Amino acid sequence: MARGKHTREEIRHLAIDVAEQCIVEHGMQGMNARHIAKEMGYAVGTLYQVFKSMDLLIFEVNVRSLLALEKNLGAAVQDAAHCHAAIEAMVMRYVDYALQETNRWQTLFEHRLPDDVALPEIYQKHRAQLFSLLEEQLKCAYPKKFDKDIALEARALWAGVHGVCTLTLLNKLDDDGLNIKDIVQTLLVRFNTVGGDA
Amino acid sequence: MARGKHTREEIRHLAIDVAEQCIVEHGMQGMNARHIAKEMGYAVGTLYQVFKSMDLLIFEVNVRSLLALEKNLGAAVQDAAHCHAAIEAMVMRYVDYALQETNRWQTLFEHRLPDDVALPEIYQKHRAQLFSLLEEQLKCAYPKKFDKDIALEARALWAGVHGVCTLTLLNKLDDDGLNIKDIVQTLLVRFNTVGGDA
DNA sequence: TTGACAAAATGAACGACGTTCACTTTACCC
DNA sequence: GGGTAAAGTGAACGTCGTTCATTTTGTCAA
Repeated sequence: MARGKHTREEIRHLAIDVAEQCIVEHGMQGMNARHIAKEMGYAVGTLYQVFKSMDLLIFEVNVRSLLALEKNLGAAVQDAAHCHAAIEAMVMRYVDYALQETNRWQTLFEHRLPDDVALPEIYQKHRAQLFSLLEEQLKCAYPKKFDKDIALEARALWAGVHGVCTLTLLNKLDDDGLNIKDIVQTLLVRFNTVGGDA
Repeated sequence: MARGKHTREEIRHLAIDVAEQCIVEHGMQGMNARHIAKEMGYAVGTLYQVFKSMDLLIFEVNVRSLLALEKNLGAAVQDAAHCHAAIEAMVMRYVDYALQETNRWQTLFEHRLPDDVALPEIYQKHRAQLFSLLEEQLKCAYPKKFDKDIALEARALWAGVHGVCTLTLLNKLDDDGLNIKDIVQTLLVRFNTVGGDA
């Protein structure tokens, strides 16, 4: 070892911290290598000894966002009295996350790793966990359905909510005077998760 | 006037043609000013006399994509026997468009004009037209509903289908072994547009 | 204490990008 | 034929991600 106010791992965390702040404040294109390095108190070269590319740094921020989302939705399930309420709460928290942490959320879904970089398994694991969180509640809400149908329902509902968020943030829903929460409620009603069962 | 194998308008079209081809073949970041200019047989400067920025050129490609989508979905309605079939056909064509013209579709929804550039009204007009195409059929499918509810249903369904496409193309649906068409069908069933009415 | 070694850190330099603008070329008119 | 203005040019600028030869520094054996 030589030189070292910080260990390698500390520099890694420092970089992600600064990148996270840039993304939260100015969005994905509001961050760049030179700015992050300066803010860290290191030179660009050092940054590149810790992250092979800027894409991988953005990816690490996305992992944090995914974990935060997972924690958030998990808490919603804990607080809910029954599974219908849990589903509604999860959906609403997802919408709130997208609307309040816009830059974080957009980066999470708009950033793509280059084709030649494999998606780390931690990411896939937590994404799967997010789906099983919903599937668990749907299984309770639709007790008669097969697992495969539950998987389909979970993805249909989730994509629906996600689509509302995406298009709202892109201003592409053509929704003058329409409330995003009302649109999501409409979706929830269609999935019988507000009130009755299936 | 001076000089001129092509008029200004012809150069404009030429630029959009080349940009369109680049985007279709290699996606949004597969195009750049120098390449487009060379392909057109002009210098970059000429390109910039016709388009104030590359963003506005991409935007013009998006207008074409939107028009093509509108035409495509419009034809689906024409061919359908009744409104339920029309809705299903529109949805399926939307999915096919996203899956087959991936680069076009992703550019349409991922590209954003800078904040200081106003969204041309032609774009807003055709986007609204796309929604009314769906609303019209939903009005027939749900004859008892108020216009405001129809608007909500249209946006909920549309965002749902859009979300399925988005997440599928981003590989973020965690859908091993699940068919995208099945997910969309699940959504359609929930909206009572396959079979019964509401 | 010193000198040598390797890890750590550096930042100039590269190529690609969007964009600009002083300059050249050309068509048209008197 | 010469003057004029539009059309067209491409070198140059600033910024970006990325690289790597070079310098700095901590460690440890002599």
